[in-house]
Amino acid sequence: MLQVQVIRQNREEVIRRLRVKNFKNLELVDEVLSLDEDRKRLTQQYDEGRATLNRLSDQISTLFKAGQKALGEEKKGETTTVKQTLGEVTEALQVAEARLQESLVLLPNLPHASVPPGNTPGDNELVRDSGTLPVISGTPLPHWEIARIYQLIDFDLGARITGSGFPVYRDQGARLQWALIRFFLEFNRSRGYMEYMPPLLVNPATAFGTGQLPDKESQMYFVEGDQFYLIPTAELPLTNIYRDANLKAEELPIRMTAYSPCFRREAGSYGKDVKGLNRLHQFEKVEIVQITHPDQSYEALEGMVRHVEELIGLLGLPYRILRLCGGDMSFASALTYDFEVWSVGQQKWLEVSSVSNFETFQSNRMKIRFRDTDSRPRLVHTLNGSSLALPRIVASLLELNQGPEGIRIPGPLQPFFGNDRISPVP
RNA sequence: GGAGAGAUGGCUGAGCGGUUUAAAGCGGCGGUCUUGAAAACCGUUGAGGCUAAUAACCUCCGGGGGUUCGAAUCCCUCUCUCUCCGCCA
Repeated sequence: MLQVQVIRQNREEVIRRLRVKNFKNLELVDEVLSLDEDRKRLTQQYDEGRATLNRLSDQISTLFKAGQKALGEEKKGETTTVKQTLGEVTEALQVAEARLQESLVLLPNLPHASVPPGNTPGDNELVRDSGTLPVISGTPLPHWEIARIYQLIDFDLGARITGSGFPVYRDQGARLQWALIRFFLEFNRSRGYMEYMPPLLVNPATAFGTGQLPDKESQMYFVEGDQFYLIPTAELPLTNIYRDANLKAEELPIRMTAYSPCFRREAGSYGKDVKGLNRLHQFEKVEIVQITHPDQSYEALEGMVRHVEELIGLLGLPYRILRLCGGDMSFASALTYDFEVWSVGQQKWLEVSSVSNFETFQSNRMKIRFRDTDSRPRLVHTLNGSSLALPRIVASLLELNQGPEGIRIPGPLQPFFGNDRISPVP
């Protein structure tokens, strides 16, 4: 959520930036400013009414204590009109505040100055890649074939138990999941991230805090009876750990990591996009979150990009890093880097991580503040990234490392998997 | 699921219709003293709105609503915590 004060002071700049993000409803900016004027005007009227009423109450109190009952009763009469006006003003003020809020939450975050313009994935900017793409002798199989032959993942069984997009991992396939999860967590921990195991269902306030509500409501599974959302990412519970917090500057930065299953309805997806592990309704992911001083968030973002890059490098996967264009960025983000790994079996890039700086967009909603020396509390910056999402890593890994002797497991992962290869089923 | 008790400032905790503009203690910050520190003493110390303002005014005692001239205090409701019963990995 943008801060009204920022919009008021930088109206032109705000509109210019929203254009970069391909935001169409630009009239909303002036609407917000006008609604804020209403709010200020009504607030002033409300304050004056309250002040009058407070004075009268004091006078009545004094009169009754002095035993002047008749005069006291007379004063009471005077409050009637004040109260009536105050009641009307209060109602109007509440409406004005609600309207302002409703409009304000519809404005996406402003993109950072380095965000390239554009509207499609083709407009994303290549930051760097791992070099020449590997060539596999023979015809490399796609991961769903490998998963079938080695009996690692059963998509049909999952479809019968739940529905499409809910695969069942079996034996070496299941163990590979846990090996990757533990490997990712240990790597994150070694770089100062505190490990958490958070709730997988969250309430609306939490989903609002990180920006999924109201923007992404239809993408989340909802538990009707208890009004809970199944988390689409551990970002929600992790970042909300610090909701309403008043931090000290020396407590920053805060680094957190957690593994969680992620649940996404993915309404509107179809065709080869959802083949195999490419797009699932339930998948495993390890997330990293940082809460930083506003002056240090971009440094932190670059650090997170290097962190994820190193992790993918340890798995030996071909990758590239993209800076997302304005139109391809998420609602809440100010700057996002996407990581893609190469699928040699499908001959295409697969997104495995998205690393973003949200600046104060989330912290303004969650009221995460910190106090610098002798200043008033200020909003922190929040960042997060995948480190990493499993399915497409598994897809790339299986396809790249297939061979006659089985699937080779990258060295750094072997201690977690307990073997140097996935063996053929006897 | 049933019955009861509770939720107050960074923490502990008093207040249970009107000098509460929220006591007191702890913690934090500043000062006196000291070579320095500790102790002691003195002062200061929540958030938000409006604002040029660290001025005035207004709001906030878990959330929401109500009664009253006036609510932390009374009533309703929701959420959460604790105790007991039931159920249960």
